[in-house]
Amino acid sequence: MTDRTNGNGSATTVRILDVAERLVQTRGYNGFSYGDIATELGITRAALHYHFAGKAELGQALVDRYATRFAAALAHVDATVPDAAARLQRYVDLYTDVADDNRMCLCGMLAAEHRTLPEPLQQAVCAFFKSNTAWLRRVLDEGRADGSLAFTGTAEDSAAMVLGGLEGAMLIARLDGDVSRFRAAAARLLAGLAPVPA
Amino acid sequence: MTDRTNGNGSATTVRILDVAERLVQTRGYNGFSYGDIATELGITRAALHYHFAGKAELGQALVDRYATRFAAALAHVDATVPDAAARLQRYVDLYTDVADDNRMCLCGMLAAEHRTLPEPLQQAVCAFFKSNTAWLRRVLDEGRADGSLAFTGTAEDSAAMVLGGLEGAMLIARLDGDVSRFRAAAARLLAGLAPVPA
DNA sequence: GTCTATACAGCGATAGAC
DNA sequence: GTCTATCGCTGTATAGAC
Repeated sequence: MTDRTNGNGSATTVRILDVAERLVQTRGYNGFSYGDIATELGITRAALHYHFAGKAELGQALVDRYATRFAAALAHVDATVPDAAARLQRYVDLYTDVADDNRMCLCGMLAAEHRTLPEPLQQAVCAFFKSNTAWLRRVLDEGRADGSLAFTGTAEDSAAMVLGGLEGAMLIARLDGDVSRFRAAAARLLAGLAPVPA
Repeated sequence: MTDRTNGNGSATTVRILDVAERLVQTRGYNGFSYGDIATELGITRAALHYHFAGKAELGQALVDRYATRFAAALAHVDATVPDAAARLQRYVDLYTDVADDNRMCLCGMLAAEHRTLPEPLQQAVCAFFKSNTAWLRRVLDEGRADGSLAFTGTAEDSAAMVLGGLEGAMLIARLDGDVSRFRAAAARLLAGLAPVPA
């Protein structure tokens, strides 16, 4: 609970993560400072350094928590939704929740700033997308096998299309806070994978 | 030629724009400084302020030039390519050129950082995407009319899907410099709009 | 058109008191 | 666990010489 450079533990640590997460998702890693978090929480910058040694460690903790949550959500979908097409829809729903908040996907935002990030963060972002693509590929393959989805080419390629399509739709929908824009684009993306040609 | 706060004119001004453009596309607006440009060009930060009053004005000039070039490229496609499906392919080719450089679309990068940008820049980025969506919608409608493209729903929604799909695929392809990933995702995107169901 | 010099704010980070 | 105080660095920007 009192360990430094650790994302778990005290209520303050969690509040820091929550604020920082929102700041990264709305302004980007290079678009916020320790000062922003400190002001919002009514503490000092120095206090932040007690919970997270530096901005790099804070960023790492953010991605770790985000990836863990995402993986848990996907595991839950796997365990409760039998149909592949329905699982894919649930995946889109996860992104829709983020878009509804007018946020960008945490890792999507970090992907844009990739070149400027500390190296461990770069790898964590990469790993997030690799894991997402792997999950999508599996669901797409299963859907094609059971007939609930239809597409040509490799599942890998279609997985990249879905992932990219969702991230990009999010990126642009945020511009005028038009979430319906995201929903429409996501729906068109899924329509292209429907077994009876759209 | 000698006007301050102006993106046109001297060779130095153009070189500044070129370097700044690449920096924004790879590192983001908040990920580079006047110092980065000055170092690369072998001049001082102070000299930069002669050509562009501030970073905001430089950013504005970047988006203006980018949008103008893009509009010219689309106008050229309109004037030389009769088939709607072929025009759409040309549009994708424009994005592929950027992805090949392992860059992000200038306005896609700025879209991620949208909330942190000076207000005039925010509007310029919005305008870029509105104009892109309008062009795409027109081509999609024409393609559906002449039978070279096929899709359900509004052309507006499919335009948002294409635009978002390309921006997102770019975003993710940059992570491991895997351009083939972008090409594959873009191809799948177009496949979903082919008149004979993929 | 580019320079030196400088101002001034903000950043991430550290030391040490409480 | 949070504070004050301070460091060193970098950022944008300006004034004025050349």
